[in-house]
Amino acid sequence: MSGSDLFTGTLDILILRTLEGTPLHGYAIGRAIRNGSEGVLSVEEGALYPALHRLERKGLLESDWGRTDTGRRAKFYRVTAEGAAHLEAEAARWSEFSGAVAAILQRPA
Amino acid sequence: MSGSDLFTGTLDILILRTLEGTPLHGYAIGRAIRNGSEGVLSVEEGALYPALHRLERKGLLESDWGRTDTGRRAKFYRVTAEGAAHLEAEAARWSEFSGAVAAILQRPA
DNA sequence: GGCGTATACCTAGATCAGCAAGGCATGGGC
DNA sequence: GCCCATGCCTTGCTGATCTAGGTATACGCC
Repeated sequence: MSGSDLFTGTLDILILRTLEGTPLHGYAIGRAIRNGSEGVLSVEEGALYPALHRLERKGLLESDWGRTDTGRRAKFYRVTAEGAAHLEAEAARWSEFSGAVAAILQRPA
Repeated sequence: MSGSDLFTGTLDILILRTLEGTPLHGYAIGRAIRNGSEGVLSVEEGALYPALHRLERKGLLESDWGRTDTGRRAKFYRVTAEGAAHLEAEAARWSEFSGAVAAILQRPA
């Protein structure tokens, strides 16, 4: 895993969270994650698009082709009910997990 | 990734942190991580031993065969100087990363 | 008109971490 | 004597991510 990589497994919840309440197209999702993390998290397209297809295949996302503000063709994704439930569960799991990691990393030597 | 899995990429730093200042053998490392996280993080042996070998191959760990308190044969690992430096860098990266994820997950909808 | 850049989508191939599921050996408790 | 916990290991698999490409279109600029 080189310098700026994501830690595996978080991309799905980042996507779902980003889309919650705000349908966006793929390219915009990548931008939103990058901006929302002040550049710390950068999602490669080669990870993003497969992830979107995976989430749609699992029924956690739905999509429709549409037009952006600037008139471009783009596929807009939105979170399904199942996706929202999944996000809630996974976010809780992430929270528990990252807390446990922090506990070990910060434990007094 | 099923229910209790680790998020990929954290195992190395958990191991290094656990060994910092306290040489341990593999089996005990697994126990220490499980206990130190109050059972949240459980390291499968099929992940742990390959990780130890990987870290040793990279020069981040060194090992010697010895005896446990109970007289069993066991391989004791300790962190090299390079390993300590690696841990410091990766722990900082983890901290930055998990903070960024938290920022997105907790952002008001 | 033509050109470059940002936008917007996609895929194939390779890598690599972790899991599942085994196996082997030994020491201690009953 | 027997089982369980300890302690080490490996093989095969899955699956997420990166690398590194490819395609097409809108817009600004000259």
